[in-house]
Amino acid sequence: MSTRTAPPLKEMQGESGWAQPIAKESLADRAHIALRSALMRGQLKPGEKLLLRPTSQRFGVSATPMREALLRLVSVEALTLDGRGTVVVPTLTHAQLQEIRSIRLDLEGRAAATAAISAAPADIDALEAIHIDIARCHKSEAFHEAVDLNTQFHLTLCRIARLPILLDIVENLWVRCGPILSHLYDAGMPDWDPHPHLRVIGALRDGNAEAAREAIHWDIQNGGKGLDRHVLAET
Amino acid sequence: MSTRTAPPLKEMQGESGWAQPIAKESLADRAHIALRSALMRGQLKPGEKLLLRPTSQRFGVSATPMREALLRLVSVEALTLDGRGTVVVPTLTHAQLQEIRSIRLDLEGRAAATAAISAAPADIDALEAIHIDIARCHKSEAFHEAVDLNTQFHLTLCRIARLPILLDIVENLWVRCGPILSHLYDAGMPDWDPHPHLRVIGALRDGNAEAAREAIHWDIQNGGKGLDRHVLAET
DNA sequence: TTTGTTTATTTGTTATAACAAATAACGGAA
DNA sequence: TTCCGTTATTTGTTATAACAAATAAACAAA
Repeated sequence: MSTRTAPPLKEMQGESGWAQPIAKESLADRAHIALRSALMRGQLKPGEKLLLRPTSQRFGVSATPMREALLRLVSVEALTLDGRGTVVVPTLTHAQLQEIRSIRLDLEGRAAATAAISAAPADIDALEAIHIDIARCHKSEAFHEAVDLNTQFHLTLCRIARLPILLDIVENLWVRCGPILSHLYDAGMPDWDPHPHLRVIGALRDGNAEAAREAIHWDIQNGGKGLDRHVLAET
Repeated sequence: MSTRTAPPLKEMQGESGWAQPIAKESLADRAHIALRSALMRGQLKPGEKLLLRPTSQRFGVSATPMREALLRLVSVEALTLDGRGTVVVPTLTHAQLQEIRSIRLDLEGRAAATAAISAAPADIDALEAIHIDIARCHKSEAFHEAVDLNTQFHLTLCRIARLPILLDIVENLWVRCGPILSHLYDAGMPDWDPHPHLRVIGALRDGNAEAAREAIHWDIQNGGKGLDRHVLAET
């Protein structure tokens, strides 16, 4: 599978640092990563079926590792099974989307507050770099890339907070939203001025936890409003 | 797998209600459920290895469905893989335990607040029934059962809130804590008077969202302190 | 006793085949 | 044409076997 615990190796033999533990990827790993990334980047559309044998052929592997990869995504609800057992890209209901946003409010809020306290300047610079990229893509109307970078902004914020379990949960929430995230840009992205991301970055620089939490709250609540219309329209 | 979407069936053919969609459990399903429940009830000890072929024999199934069940737990981090790929019951570090508690603070807090607004009287009664059971087990020193019921109390609270995604996340967090939850009672459970659960129930009856949130916060923060000592001692 | 080497066993990984159930394709009767 | 029954195909599920790598066991040498 993907995350294998590094072998103990007893204190890394003296001067640690070199000698990374060899991580051999299984075929199931590669398929899983490829699928997950495709999902997060909105390359799979809701309702799309992923039949076992056809998809395993597209990946050039046999059924066993492909099934494992698919089922792994199913077990975190990033994919679903229909009545037959066929893997299908899920369609988010309005209630689900709203619940996900609520949870993100809590968890990304905590991440922002934590990051404000512990973030190194380099971390904040990296975050700012992502936002600058977003602004650039926005200006050049590369909306697809802008949406992708926006995801990265939020996940990077969680990474900076060094809360790995929280990061994992939030990542999965973003994966689940991936298939409908494209509606963000075909619904026309508003360009805030000043952009809420800048308030997040500012709060991080100030070390102001509560301001950071409020800023990311504002971003989450307003940034996703374009999705509501679209999801509501489908039901 | 476990959660298969019910077939559409077009409005359930007139007078709906009867005719539940047939849910056929696969072997992997059964193994998954059995393993997960064993995990949550603390029947597997941290560090314990779950070798593929031996465990599949214990379950009386072949390697394929057993592997699927194990890997499903791995993908939600309820189990881990060592460097070789062997499934092993994870050992929680102090940092992990603390992070899980933080997340539970956020999510169970939201669940409590939501439940306070929307809970039906019958829901609250069911919650109270669980707590009465806890008190009974506590009095008769059936600590193992008390710990199990305490888990049910928290999960039932989330269920009452009708936030299925949140419930799913919180459930997984409890599964991850399962293997060390037994330390709660062998460390000697304190008996609060009045028990924080009663404050939760009271707040629900009052429809007081913030009071409910604070009450469950207090319970989470103080209820798990017995674990800290134990987990810290191991590292 | 300890160390190093070789062999045997166990382990995860993957591919494949057999099975059952569901869908699709087809063909004949109204 | 439309409908219904039959056949063929496709689908998920499970078991099994072959492979490679890692561990354990056995044994020889120091």
